[in-house]
Amino acid sequence: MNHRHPAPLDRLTRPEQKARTRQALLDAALSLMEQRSLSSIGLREVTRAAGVTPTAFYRHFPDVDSLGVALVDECLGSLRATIRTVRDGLSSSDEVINRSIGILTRQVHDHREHFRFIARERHGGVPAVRAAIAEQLDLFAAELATDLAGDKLLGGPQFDRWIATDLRMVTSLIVNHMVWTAAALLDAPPDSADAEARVVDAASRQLRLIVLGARHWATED
Amino acid sequence: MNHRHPAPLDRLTRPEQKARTRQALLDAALSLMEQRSLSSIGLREVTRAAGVTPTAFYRHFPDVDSLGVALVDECLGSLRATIRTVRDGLSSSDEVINRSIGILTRQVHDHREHFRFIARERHGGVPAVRAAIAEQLDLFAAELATDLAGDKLLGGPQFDRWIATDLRMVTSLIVNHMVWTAAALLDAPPDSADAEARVVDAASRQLRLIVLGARHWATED
DNA sequence: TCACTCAGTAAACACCTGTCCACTGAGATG
DNA sequence: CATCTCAGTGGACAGGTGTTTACTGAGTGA
Repeated sequence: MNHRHPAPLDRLTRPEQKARTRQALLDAALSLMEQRSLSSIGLREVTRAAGVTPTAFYRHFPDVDSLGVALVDECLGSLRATIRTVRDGLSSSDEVINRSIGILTRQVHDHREHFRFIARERHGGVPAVRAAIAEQLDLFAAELATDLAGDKLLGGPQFDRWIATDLRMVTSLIVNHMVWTAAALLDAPPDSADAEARVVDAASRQLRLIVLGARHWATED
Repeated sequence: MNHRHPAPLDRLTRPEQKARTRQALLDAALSLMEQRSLSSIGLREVTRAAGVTPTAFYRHFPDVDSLGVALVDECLGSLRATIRTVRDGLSSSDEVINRSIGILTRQVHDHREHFRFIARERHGGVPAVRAAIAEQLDLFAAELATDLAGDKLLGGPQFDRWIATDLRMVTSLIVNHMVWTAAALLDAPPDSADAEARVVDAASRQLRLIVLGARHWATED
C-alpha cells in the first residue's frame, strides 16, 4: 500500500480539480467564440459560461489573451498529433489527395469550434495568438516537408531532389490551402450537404492542381 | 447664373459635410483596427477618434457592424477598380506573374490598413462583414475567370477550352493565394526589407507553380 | 491529528459602454 | 426674407467591465 492518500473515489484530487475548471474555462471561451472574436469576449463572460467566479480566472490565466494562446496549443497541438498518426498509415498513391481532404472534412466536423477559432484568430486582433498560430502552422509545413522529402507521400514528384526553399514553398502553400479549405467548410451551411460537397470537390481539384504543378516543377528553372 | 445658392467657397455644402464626417468615422475605425478587431471596438471609441459626439454616429450607421460592411465596400471596391485598370494594361507574358505580385506588394504598402482589415475580418466575428468580403472576393474570382477565358493573360494554358467549374476552381485558388500573400506581407516586419523579399519570392514561386499546374491540367482527367 | 496550501468565493472600486432624449444652429428652400 | 431640415450636441440612464482586497474551506503532507 502507498502511504500517500489512496486514489479518491468520488472526490477529486486537487490538481485534477484545477485542470477540470481550467478546461471548463477553455471550453467556455471556445464556445463563445463561435459567434464572436477573442478580443471581444470578456473575462467575466468566460467565467460566467464556465460557472465560476470572475476572480477564479486569475488562478489559471493572467488575462484572456493568454487563454487564447493556450487554446492554440490545445487546438493545433492535438490536430498535429492526429495528422501525424494518420499520415503514417497512408500508402503512397494518387488517392492520398482525396483522402487528405476527406480526413480534413471529418476533422472539421468533429472539432468545428477548434477550426473556427484558428481561422478566426489567425489574422485576428491578438498578436500573441497570431504568433502562436503562425508558429504551429510553420511546424505543420516543416513536418510535411520532411515527409515529402522522405518520399513517404505522393510518389509522383521527386521531392527528395528539391532544394529546401522550394520544398517549403510548396508545403506552406498546401498548409495554407488546408486552412482555407477548413474555413470554407465552416462557412458552408451545416444543413446543406450539397454545399459542402462542392467545397470538398473544389478543394480536391485545387490540391490536385498543386501537386500537378509540383510534378512538373523540376523540369523548369 | 443659377438662382440657387452659388458654390460655397470656404463653407461646405451640407451633403459634403455629411460625407466628410462619414469618411472620418470610416478612417477612425480603420486606424483603430490596426491593433484590434472590429467586434472589439466600441461605438464611442470610433466617434472619439473621429472627433464627433457618440450620438452623431447614428446619423450615418445604425451600429458598428454596418460601418464594417461599408468599410468592405470602400476597401475591396476601390481595389477591384484598380486591378481592373492595371490588368488591361498588361501584355500576355510569363512575367505577368512576377508583375502581379509586385503590384500586390505595392498596393499593400499604399493601403496597409485596408488589407489588414480584410485579412482580419474575412473570418472574423461579424457575419455581415464576412458575407460582404466573401461576396467581393467571389467577384474577383469571377472577373479573373472571364479574363482568363478571354485569353487576356498567361498565354500558356488554353483556358478558353476549360469547363466553367475548373476555371472557377483555379481562379478562386489564385484569389485566396492573393489574400494570403497580402496577410503574409502585413505580418512581415515593415522595417525589414529582407523578410518582405522572402515573402515576395515565395509567393511568386507559388503562383508560378499554380500556373504550371494549370498548364498541364487539360492533359489529365 | 493538525497546521498549511491554494483553488475558488464575495463584495466593492472606479470606469467605460450603448442608447435615449430634448436641444441647437448652420445650410437649404420658396 | 421667414421657414424648414437635419447633422451634430450634451446630459443622463442602466448596466457591464477588469481588477483589488480579504475571506473560506476542502485536499494535502508530516
